[in-house]
Amino acid sequence: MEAAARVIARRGVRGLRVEELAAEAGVSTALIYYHFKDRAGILRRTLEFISDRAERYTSERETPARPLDPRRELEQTLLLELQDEPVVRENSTAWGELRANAVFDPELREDLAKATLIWVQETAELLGQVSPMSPAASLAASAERLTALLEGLSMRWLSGILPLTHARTLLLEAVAVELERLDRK
Amino acid sequence: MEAAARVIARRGVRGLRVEELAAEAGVSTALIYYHFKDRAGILRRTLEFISDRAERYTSERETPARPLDPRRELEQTLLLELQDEPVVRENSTAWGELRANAVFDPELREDLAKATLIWVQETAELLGQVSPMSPAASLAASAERLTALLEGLSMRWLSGILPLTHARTLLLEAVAVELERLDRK
DNA sequence: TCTCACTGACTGAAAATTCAGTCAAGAGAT
DNA sequence: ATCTCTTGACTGAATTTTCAGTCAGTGAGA
Repeated sequence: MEAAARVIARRGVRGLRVEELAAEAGVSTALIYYHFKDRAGILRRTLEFISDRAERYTSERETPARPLDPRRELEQTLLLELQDEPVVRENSTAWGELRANAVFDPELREDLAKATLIWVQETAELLGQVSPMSPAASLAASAERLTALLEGLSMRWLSGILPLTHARTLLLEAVAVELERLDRK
Repeated sequence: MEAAARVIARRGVRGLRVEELAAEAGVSTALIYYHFKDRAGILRRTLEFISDRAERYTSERETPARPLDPRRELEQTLLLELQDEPVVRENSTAWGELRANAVFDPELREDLAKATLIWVQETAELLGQVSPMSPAASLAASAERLTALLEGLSMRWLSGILPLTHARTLLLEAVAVELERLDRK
């Protein structure tokens, strides 16, 4: 699965060749078919693996030295996706691929929609901790904007047209902008 | 080129078959190779074509019945990308493919970067007309956020996880949020 | 001896790319 | 006007390449 994540990060979902995956994992192609039904099966399981891994490492923020203040926690959670660590890059790339492929492949949409919804809800919850007086609808809208923005920035970063530090700055400002609005209402 | 844009919008960059393109254009596959070096050449030229065309039709807004007020003009320009018209859908889809592929294909990045820069600058200019007192740097940052957000929303719309009307609402609110901030500074 | 994880060599189909021409139209020359 | 000659656009039919997927085994350990 790790090899698959690496290959997808390097070539994209549609660029994944079973032979290349086998080479990356240091095994024969036949063994891949021993463990997976077919190429689609490889993809399905890999994307599951990646989203599990993403959840896991998103939750790792749960264990900082002492409870962070909510604003910082929100910021950290969002910025987690904008880091130049191999695992993060892999995950972001894979997510971007998943989204891009869902445009043409309805089969992928369900997983994508579910994962996105969860992410938006988590973000809305964090926003609610920072700005407890805000109505749920406003929190949800802010969360949708922030997560969609993050996806846009992430894509620009990964395609090399936006430096990482700049992406992070823009995101933090967006958080500030949204919070100011929430607090003012 | 138009046929290629349509096929890409329908199948994606990786899904483009030379034979299908030929059929779409109503010519033989051999003719495609008469005009283009190879499949990669088709892709390169088509993506150039798409980004040129995008620039052109964004500028067409210059001719409304009477000059719109700047705020409306900004909103209309941004909302232009979020419409359920075949041409818009085609362009947004192809554009999304271009971005997604640039992650794996450095050859595509130059065009992408140039087109993105132009778009951000145009948006910054429109923002400047709405909020003339704001410093250029703030305008640029807001423009980057709004355009990146639009890309994120567009992707969600195209992959069917966000209804169009909701995407439009979120975008308009984002414009409001950014403008409030600019005016308050 | 049996099973499990594994492999090298292969197949078939789909897709890309090339080849060997045809055809229509324009440019001189007669 | 008609007759070559040339050229660019175009095609049908191969040929070549690329891949997913299969198969007949092998060796290690229970």
